[in-house]
Amino acid sequence: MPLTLKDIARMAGVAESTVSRAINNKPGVGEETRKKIMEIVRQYNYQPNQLARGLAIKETRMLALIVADLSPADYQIIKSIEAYANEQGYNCLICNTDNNLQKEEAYLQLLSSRRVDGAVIIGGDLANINIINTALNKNGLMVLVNCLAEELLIPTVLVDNAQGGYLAASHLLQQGLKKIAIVMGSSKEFLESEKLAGYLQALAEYGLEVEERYILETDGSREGGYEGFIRLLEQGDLPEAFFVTRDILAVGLIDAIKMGGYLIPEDFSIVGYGESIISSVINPPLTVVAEPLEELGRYAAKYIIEVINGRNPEEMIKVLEPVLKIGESSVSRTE
Amino acid sequence: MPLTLKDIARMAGVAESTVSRAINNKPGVGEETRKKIMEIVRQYNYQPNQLARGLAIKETRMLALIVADLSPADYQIIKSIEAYANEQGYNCLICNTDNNLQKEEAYLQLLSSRRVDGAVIIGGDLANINIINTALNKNGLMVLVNCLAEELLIPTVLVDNAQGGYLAASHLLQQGLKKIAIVMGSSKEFLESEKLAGYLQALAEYGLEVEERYILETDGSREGGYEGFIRLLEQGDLPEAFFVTRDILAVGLIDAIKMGGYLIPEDFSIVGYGESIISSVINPPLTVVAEPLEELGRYAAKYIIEVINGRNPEEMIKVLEPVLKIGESSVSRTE
DNA sequence: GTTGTTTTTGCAAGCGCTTGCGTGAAATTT
DNA sequence: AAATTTCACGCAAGCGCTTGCAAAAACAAC
Repeated sequence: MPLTLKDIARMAGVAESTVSRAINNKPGVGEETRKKIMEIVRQYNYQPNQLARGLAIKETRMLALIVADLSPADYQIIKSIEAYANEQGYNCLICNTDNNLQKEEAYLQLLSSRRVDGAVIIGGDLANINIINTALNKNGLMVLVNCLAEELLIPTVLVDNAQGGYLAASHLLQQGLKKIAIVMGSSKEFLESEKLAGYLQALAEYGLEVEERYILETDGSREGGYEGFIRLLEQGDLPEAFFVTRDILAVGLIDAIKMGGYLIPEDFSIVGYGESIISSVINPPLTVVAEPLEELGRYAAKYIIEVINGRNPEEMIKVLEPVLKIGESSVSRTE
Repeated sequence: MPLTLKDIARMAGVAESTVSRAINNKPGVGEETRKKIMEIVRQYNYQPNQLARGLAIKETRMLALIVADLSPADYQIIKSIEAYANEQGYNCLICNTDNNLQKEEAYLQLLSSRRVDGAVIIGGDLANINIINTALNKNGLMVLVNCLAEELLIPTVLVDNAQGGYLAASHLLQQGLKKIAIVMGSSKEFLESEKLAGYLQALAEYGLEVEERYILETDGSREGGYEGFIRLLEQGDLPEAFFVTRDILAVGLIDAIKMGGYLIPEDFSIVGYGESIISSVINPPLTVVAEPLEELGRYAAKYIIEVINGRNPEEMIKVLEPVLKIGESSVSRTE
């Protein structure tokens, strides 16, 4: 049973209110008494009960981090959010929804039941948009990371994936490659469709026709990548380069390419997405579109805290630019 | 401003205490009234304020997950803890200490200041053992995962890394290989020294002398792995096989091996540690000692909740056995 | 109808903190 | 020296919930 304010007050021979004011650096406490109180606080390592405090001042300094599936990329973001939030005196509840709408709904109720000050929603398919909407009205503040709630005015921070797709495709096009395939997950996912859009735009700028058969939608898995290549192989119409929207897809794709006896980048140039450990470990190390994950997290944390502190959430949208990191999978064969 | 118990009470025309009892399924409420109350609760989607509740009953149903550096392996464990904890009605605060003792200490104070019910300490170098010790006395309950507090009676769940090292080495020895090197991180780290011990034991059982030069301590990085091989190469005394204690080390090692023009497993067999995505993506896919991370997390969550519920924490030590997963990096060349 | 027992319900204190208001003393003004 | 302002401090209510206790209601037994 830890010490309470009352205990400290008794020891210092003052009223609870005085101790409270002293601890929270509020005016109305004499220099003398303040020192005496703080001395006792230090001596006994008194820790105010945050529950009681939260109840009284209606603020918990807790954030909910709601994430769809806790992928390796997500945990980078989380790490960064946690770091920034911690600096600002916030703690983070981690909430993995498992892509399960019910869990998500349940977790959003933390906002009201635990009186969490705000929530950061990371990724996810946004079928949940209505959930979020109702939660928003009833429960409070949130910001979105790497997902988009079209009609809603919610602070959002995301990576310009269209730009990412554009960068990837342009890079390949600049090397004189013309037949560029895209290997992607489901185009129904927001992130994926954006990348596709960027890819298409780049092709358009180079005056190239869109070849439907070079747009390979897959299930996003390693096998998906593998089969994507096989599909092309069977059609007997191979491209010169690939833009792969996920590292894991790239693994499968490269498996298939090697299986076919082809070389990278001699036979196929490849640009991947996401500066993951995987991309760097693959042979050859991938040229990738790198997302500023750490920055993403920092902005998310910054935004939610600003909103909590009363900033108007409208028009808080931050779009971060990805950058191309050249690896060894896309060296032009003309060099 | 959400609804309060008082609001519900007024609406139902009963006292607050009755509503409270109804909601918490406590006896002493008539069937009639209970129904009426629950109906109103549902209708308005009333969420009890957990702060107030926690304050009153001295229980927050929150766990602190204290992790040294949020590595990919850790996040698997965290995911699993979170899932189990959530089932049991607990939420998890994520606390990344960045291997910083001060942050760790600060986070352990969450136990008292936020009245977190318990903490799970994941990994870390255990220089913190005294911190933990004092925190333990003052602040409360915790369990350790994948680290060991020698003298303390703290519930602990860990992987039998000695067994892991033993499995790895034995596997190689069984294939008739005799010159087996170990590439590891610092032997000062608990996890690493255990693996080494297992490796040594296996060698001993096969009646082999320990070759000091085959014990390669590195900084645990990719470069470390690379340089490990180079070191041997310069000595001009190459082993037949490698046991590598970390996936990232294996990446570097394999880089070096390939650079040297050698083949795996034809020239060198390799056994790695940890069934990570990296090990599976490497070429060739590694034979690894796989740790039951999901189980690790589940036990950790189970233990901490049991302790919270009053189980005697003494003698709660769970050692989980790793298993060998055969990949393509260790096929005997005699086959 | 009275008494006794059990169940349902309300009252009020308490969890540990914050904060508006009031009081008396010290400091400032005239 | 009196009147005024300032400041330090304590009192007590309140945040939203739980729970022991007592009152009221319901039921059973005689």
